[in-house]
Amino acid sequence: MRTVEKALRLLDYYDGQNPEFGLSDLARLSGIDKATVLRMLGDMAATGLVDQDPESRKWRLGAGILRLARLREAAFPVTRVLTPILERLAAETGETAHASLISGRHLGTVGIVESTRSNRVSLEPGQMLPLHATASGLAYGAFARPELRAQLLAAPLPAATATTPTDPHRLAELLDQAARRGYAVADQTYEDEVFGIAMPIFGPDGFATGALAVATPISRMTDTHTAAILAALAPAAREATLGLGGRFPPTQRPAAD
Amino acid sequence: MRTVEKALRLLDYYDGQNPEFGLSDLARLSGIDKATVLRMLGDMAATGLVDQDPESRKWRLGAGILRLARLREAAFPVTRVLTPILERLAAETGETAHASLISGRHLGTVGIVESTRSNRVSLEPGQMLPLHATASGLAYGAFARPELRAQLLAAPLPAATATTPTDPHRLAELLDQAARRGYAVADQTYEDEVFGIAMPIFGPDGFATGALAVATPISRMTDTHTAAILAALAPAAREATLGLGGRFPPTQRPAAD
DNA sequence: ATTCATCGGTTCATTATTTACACCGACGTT
DNA sequence: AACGTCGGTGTAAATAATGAACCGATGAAT
Repeated sequence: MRTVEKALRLLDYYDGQNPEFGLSDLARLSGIDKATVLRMLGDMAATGLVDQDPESRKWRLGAGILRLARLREAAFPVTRVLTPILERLAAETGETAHASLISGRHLGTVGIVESTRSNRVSLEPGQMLPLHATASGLAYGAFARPELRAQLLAAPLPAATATTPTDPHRLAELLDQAARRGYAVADQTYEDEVFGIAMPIFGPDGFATGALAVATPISRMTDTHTAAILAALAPAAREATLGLGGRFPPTQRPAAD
Repeated sequence: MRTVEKALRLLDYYDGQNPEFGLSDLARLSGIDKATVLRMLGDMAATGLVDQDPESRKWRLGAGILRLARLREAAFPVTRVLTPILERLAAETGETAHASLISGRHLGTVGIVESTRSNRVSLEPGQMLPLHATASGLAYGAFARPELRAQLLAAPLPAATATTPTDPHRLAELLDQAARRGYAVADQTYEDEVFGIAMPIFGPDGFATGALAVATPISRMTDTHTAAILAALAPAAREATLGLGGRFPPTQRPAAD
């Protein structure tokens, strides 16, 4: 496989729970030889993408990322646009709202605003969301470039919970349903007790680039609550698309207001 | 040379002025074959580090960076700590203040607060600062891990302006001076008309991890102004070090307050 | 105390991946 | 119509990645 991609995939293991890894940890997780991992980490450290704690010798995300993030935000102010939208969405629904953008083969969470209720869904910052097992992923997949659908259905569909769709036919149904409705739901397909509702965020080409989602504890789900969430989600997703310079595909063009 | 590093160095060409590149641009800049660059970009796109505008086919920084930046900030809140310090420093000095952290072989700018005066130094967000030609670089180099000094003196020292130190002996003098004084100055060594004053930000190991700097138009430089800037810079740099969990080396321990 | 496992890291022969060159069609200028 | 440039592809040659064995250090278990 391509070395550069393998090296960068090492970064996928980092999340809010695991901000640093030892050399052997990463070798074990990735299945790559230690010597190779070490060289990859060395290369990434040389460009500031990771750095090594001189004491514990563990490898962390590096300062170079901040520089890149600043540039990305300057050229394309995603966070600045999404944050207020998420805050409003969380306030209106009383539930945790989050936004994610496509990042390789997964959706990368780029913004989270948690519900203020004590019983709420809590999400890891920076989590990678699988496309087949989350409402965000389905909403994205249903409106992504057509090639993606085939790739998605052909790829392995690991089960995260008992209700994760692992059968390609089932997944195809869910994608079709999301495409028809304009939104996707996920009933505990990724985390037990969590129900997700998501709508796509469209890019300038009229295909999805990410998703905006509301996650609620399963205990609170009722039809009226779902309806309320959708009522708040639709304008928020629309605003997110417009705020990021996206355009709606003809089939999904919302009513002008 | 190592492929991973070469691939990641492509990202160094991005800055505030150049938020996107065509395939051939990057091949030309890097001196790498187009085919190779394309594969590298493909690998980086697969992990979300870059993405390609589907229309113009140009390559931009990707959404995956935001995820990583969030994680980095969560584990190690650099920006949150530095921003208020920079704001205060800019207000007190009336000049542009910026902070940078080591990122591979350069300092990566991670925060800038510009002076409010109309005649001010204006900096590119995300700029990469060479160690030998900037006050920040000298301040960093004078207090970095000892190995760095030899590397720095051995590396090529490209001239950015007429007064850039290009002679290793001269650079060694400047580093010694900075080490003695605890701060570094740069009189138009990187940009004409710009005078920089910088102090190191120390990491947990007592070596520099970055620098805090004030940049002023040469026309405004006087001894009293320099003294005023230093008076504001010293506590700011101290605060930055402490705020990032750093520790001072014995020789640089500031007086307790 | 001694063993044992695991850690981070290095070395080196083998091999598989990267590389560069030529080439492609498409687009814009001259 | 000729030319230059663009993004991208195929291929043979060669370079760079690879992984097993090994090292010293550290820490836990016996």
